[in-house]
Amino acid sequence: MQDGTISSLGHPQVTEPGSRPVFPSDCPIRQLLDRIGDKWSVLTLLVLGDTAMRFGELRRCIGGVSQKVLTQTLRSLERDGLLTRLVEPTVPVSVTYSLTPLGLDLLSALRLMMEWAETRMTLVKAAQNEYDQRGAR
Amino acid sequence: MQDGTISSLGHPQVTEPGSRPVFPSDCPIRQLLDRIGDKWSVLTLLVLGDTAMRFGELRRCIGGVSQKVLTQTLRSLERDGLLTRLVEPTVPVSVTYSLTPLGLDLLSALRLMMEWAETRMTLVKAAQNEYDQRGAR
DNA sequence: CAGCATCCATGACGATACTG
DNA sequence: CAGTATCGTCATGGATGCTG
Repeated sequence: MQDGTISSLGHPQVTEPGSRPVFPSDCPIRQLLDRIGDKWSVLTLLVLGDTAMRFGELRRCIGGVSQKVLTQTLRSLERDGLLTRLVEPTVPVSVTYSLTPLGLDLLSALRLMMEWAETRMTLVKAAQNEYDQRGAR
Repeated sequence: MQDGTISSLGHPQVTEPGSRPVFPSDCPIRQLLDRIGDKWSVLTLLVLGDTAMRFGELRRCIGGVSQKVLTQTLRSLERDGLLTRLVEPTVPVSVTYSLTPLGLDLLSALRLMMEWAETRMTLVKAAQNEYDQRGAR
């Protein structure tokens, strides 16, 4: 059981001799995935990591998200302590969203994943094409 | 447009003066999230990152996944070139899954996220409790 | 053992209309 | 502008039974 293994991350796993790491449904990783593993959360964090933004602007930055779902996503992230919602009582009202330190912290952990996507998704696509061709013949 | 911003990652964004970064539905990050943003993909990569494993064993390591869905998940990841499926024609048949170099590479990018979950999910839970109490009163 | 086929429930998501 | 409310759809995933 050396560094680099999952075990070194300190999960509440079964580690009896001969057994395998187990990820119960209430382990931290699954909790995180359950929360930000939806369609828009990561994207929202990503956009707000660049700059604080108002609702309408935010929506225009994320292609295809409906107004209802964006509201839901923002509420969840606010509840998680990842972003703050600032209401300015102008007329009409203006609402600005920005990441908390915790949100920025998560985002920095996600950056590596995004860079991977930038540089490696072409390889994934190539693999998919090859796989599909194998199935066709 | 400085380092550390989203823009520095090189997205196919609109960058006209005064405009904001835009994440169209076909940008690499959204493609990646569409692929591994499901309920079990990341978890599967995680388990296989530790050690190659057979189907039944794999299933026991991921609490709550059904046989059908695990099969689907594995097929997708194989199609993406992230893992390999090795069939040994014994009786009964034995199938071993292991990560490809590309899969290991992605996993290393995801490790930071997992460590974040390990150390920060308690903070998220605390934020949720506080949020819920505010709504209750 | 490692699937495939089928049926079914759920909820995430989208479209639309309306409001302070 | 930034929502809330309502309805409908569809994909995801769970349960079960069968098979090489």
